[in-house]
Amino acid sequence: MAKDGGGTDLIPGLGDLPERPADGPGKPSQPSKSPKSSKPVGGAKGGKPGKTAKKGARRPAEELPVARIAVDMSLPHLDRPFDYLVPAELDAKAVPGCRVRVRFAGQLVDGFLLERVAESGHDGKLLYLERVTSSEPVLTPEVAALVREVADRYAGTFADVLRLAVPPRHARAEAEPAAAPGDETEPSGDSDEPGDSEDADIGVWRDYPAGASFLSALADGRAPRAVWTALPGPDWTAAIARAVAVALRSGRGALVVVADGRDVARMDAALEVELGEGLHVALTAELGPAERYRRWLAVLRGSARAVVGTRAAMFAPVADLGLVVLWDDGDDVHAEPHAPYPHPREVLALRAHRTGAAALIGGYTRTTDATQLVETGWAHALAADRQRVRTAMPRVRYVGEDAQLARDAAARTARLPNVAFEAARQALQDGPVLVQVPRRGYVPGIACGRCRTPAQCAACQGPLSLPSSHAAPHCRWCGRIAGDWHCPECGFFQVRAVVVGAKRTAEELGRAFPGVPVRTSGRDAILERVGAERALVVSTPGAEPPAEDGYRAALLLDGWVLLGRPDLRAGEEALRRWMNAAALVRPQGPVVVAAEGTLPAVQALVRWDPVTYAERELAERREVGFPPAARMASLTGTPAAIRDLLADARLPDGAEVLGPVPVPQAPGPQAGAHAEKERAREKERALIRVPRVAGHALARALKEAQGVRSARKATETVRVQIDPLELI
DNA sequence: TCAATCCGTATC
DNA sequence: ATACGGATTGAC
Repeated sequence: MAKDGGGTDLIPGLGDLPERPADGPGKPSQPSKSPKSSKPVGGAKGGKPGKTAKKGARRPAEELPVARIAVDMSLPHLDRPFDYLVPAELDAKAVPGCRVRVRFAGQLVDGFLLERVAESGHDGKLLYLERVTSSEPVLTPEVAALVREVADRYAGTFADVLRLAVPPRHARAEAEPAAAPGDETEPSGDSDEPGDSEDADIGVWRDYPAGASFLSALADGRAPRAVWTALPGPDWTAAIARAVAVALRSGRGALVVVADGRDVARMDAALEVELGEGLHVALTAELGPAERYRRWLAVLRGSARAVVGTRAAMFAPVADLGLVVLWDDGDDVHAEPHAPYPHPREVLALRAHRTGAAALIGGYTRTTDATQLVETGWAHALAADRQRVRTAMPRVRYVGEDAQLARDAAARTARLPNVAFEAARQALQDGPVLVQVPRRGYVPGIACGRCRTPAQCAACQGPLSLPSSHAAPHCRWCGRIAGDWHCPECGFFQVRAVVVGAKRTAEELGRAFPGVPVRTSGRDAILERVGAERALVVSTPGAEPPAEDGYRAALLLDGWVLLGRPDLRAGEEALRRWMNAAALVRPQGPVVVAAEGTLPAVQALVRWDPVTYAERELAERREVGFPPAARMASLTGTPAAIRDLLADARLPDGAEVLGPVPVPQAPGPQAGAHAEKERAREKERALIRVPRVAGHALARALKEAQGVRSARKATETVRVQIDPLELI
């Protein structure tokens, strides 16, 4: 329909994603493609039902007596299904996907029944299932296949990924009648707007030239994939909700993953507007186990067709998945902290790929990773045109180092550059002003007042800090007072605060703007939102509350701290944090960032052009062979363990081992006497780098080597992480 | 030559 | 963890 039809349509066969199973689009494949035992095996004498049933005279079920079980064991060398006999009396209960209990290596362990088959490929004797914990088929074929794929992709085990994918059972919630969020509403969807006509209102998507074609492909049951650069402002939830509604109207389900509980709540509200009640659920960690399981079951049982949640929701068993959405994929809270550390961007991409679902990866900014998806042709770029961006973006100015130092001399108490002070003063006359401060806390660290070399303890190299503005600096590790500090680089003897936290900034701002209420939002006290009345809202990155009608201005303080982090992604991440804050400012509103205007990230902010920035950044990474242009794995463990693992691993061609180097372990305050002994046990980290195409081979090699080690019962484990977030 | 024991390996 | 098989050892 839309003239730009090809704009967002699916492009098959891309980059380094694994081949689709040969079945048609949209059909989840069976989980039966397990490595070994797919061959029928003729002489399965031992596996045949026989007279082995002595105790209790157990007999195998008549039909499909063999159950393939994924046992809950995370040992890499045992990461495959095991066959058991289904006793006749459990025949009806032992359904594919259900939880079971089996005897494994002498002990009772939990497991999931993957499938029932006629014969086993195993030619030893089979044990019987001990019991069926519950007949609820909690592991769907689609999710089982996804879990296997994710485990392989991340060199992890099926069991580990399964723990992330299927929540713990809650018997009472399971016993409740399948009610939960309403069954009453029918497909619906047209709550306020007529939705079905060919020229349906595409809502806020009309801001995007390719928006109409994305939605119509979705409506047609196809699988468009887009990396979406959202306009600044609050409309992103409405946009996603509309896409979800379209997916539902095409008869399919939808899954939305966002960074935190606040975004879940916002997204949930937008879905409510779009879908009414009863068709969607929110899944977050904050719900108790019972409610969490209840909602998850509503998804499994199909009464909820759309899901919004934080990272764990990426595995939600949405039936007939038609759309996956990830918002703000650069936010590091997306990173799963449990082994094997799968990332939602990757998991959702795999999932979209496997099920033939559409994918929408969006944010105000563009990660290099998402850019990679565009450049390999897996997804299309979806953005507003330049003119529309200009009407929506804030007016950004920067204040560089020189201006800041001048300000320091002039007004030491107010930490504001003059430009920022003026912008705030004016804006405060009729509304709220956002102030972003890099980290919370009260003077976390100090540095040389002239050259900014971080100040370290002479005795233990720990970071120095200033407990109060009058006291001498002291070491945060060993407590030693460093009254005679001087800079090892330039000899200067005065220190300055490296990061002034939100709390102190709030105090200072209160003094600078008497009579204006100052509110703070930070990790342990996050404001949900603020009104339209005048206020200074001091926030750490990621905790910024939206303001009614938008902020009148924003100040992004201490930008050089974000940019100065010793991290490959420092620039990308600084830009993301700035834009996420600045996107809360009204169109054309003033934003002042305290950073050098010559820096690419600052220029990208001023021009509101994250795409070009990300493209250039990716090109540079490609040049030097860093992620996401290359694939990396990190190995963390004792030097000996790492050496062993590397010796066992048959790394793919072109693999490059960097390090190992000692990992800076946060030493406790009582370093010193113990330090010597700890040193021997100290962990190291090695990085392995391979060309992107070898990513799969790298994961396989590491998994295999881990398997060899675990089979040998190596005690010292090595933590393997594919695509580690922290690199340098 | 056989049985008790040790060690390594698989775990349906 | 425990169970099993094959190798090893020691007494006859």
